[in-house]
Amino acid sequence: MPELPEVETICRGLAAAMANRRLVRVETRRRDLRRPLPDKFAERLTGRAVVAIGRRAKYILIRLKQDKREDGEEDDVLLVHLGMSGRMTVAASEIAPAPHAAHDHVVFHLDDGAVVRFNDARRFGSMALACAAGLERHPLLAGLGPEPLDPDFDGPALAARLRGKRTPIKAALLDQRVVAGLGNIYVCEALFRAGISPRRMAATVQGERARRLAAAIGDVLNEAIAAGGSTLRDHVRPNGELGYFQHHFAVYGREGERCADCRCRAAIKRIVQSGRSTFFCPQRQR
DNA sequence: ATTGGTTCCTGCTGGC
DNA sequence: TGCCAGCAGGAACCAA
Repeated sequence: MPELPEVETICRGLAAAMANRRLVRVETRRRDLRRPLPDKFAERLTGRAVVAIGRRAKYILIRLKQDKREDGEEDDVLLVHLGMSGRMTVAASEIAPAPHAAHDHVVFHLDDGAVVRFNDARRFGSMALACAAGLERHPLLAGLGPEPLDPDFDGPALAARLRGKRTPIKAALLDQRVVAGLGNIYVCEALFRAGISPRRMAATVQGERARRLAAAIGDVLNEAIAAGGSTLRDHVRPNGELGYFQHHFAVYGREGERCADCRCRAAIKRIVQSGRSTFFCPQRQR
């Protein structure tokens, strides 16, 4: 479900609830997520304080206060990936806590009584524990491409990542090793804004085209974050509010509608690329 | 080494 | 109204 803007929105909501709070209890109601939860998962988290919430690509990074254990290891970052249907929700302290819903797989109880739930119907999500030192070298993060909202992500940086790629630009942008954090929706939207056909060979997106595409990616992501992400079916912010960027899609899910470009008005087309729907305007995108 | 296809899982929708 | 095929925001894994 969630792409970079949804994950970023969720991180901000979690930060408000979890930063500087302690985990007093961790329930693992189902361990068989995409990958099984690590051994002694709850034990390793219980009693520890949350220092900060961050994000890398589509991973939520929950930083925990240093806690040296007997064997010398310091597991101090909890990595959460939401897969397709994962949610993180926060319920403030209540006299009678709400009963757990179906698919609440991991439940964190904070020292102020708040309850943070990881809910994931499809169980494509996962959690892992990592050391803060050398976090970027963790196997789950090591191969990731640049963050598209970093100031140094620009046309030349994108062009360099695409050089020599003999795959359609759509597929290249979905590859987290090329750019981190994009998914099916925002790739479609960014390509539309940049006027680039999803079928164009990635290696030919250089120079001015790469500059336009890098700018389009940054713009669409920033606008989506400002709107709280896109709610199609699953995405909910930790506080229960919905995102509303879906109302601003130019092409995603709009097969057959007229192109938003007033000079164009061609019909939006849907094709399948590497097994996934691509929406685009065949007139405007070349 | 790349690249494309398949698979994991559940829930919802649209067509019959 | 009811049933079921097909599809969904991801990415690891496999084979060529």
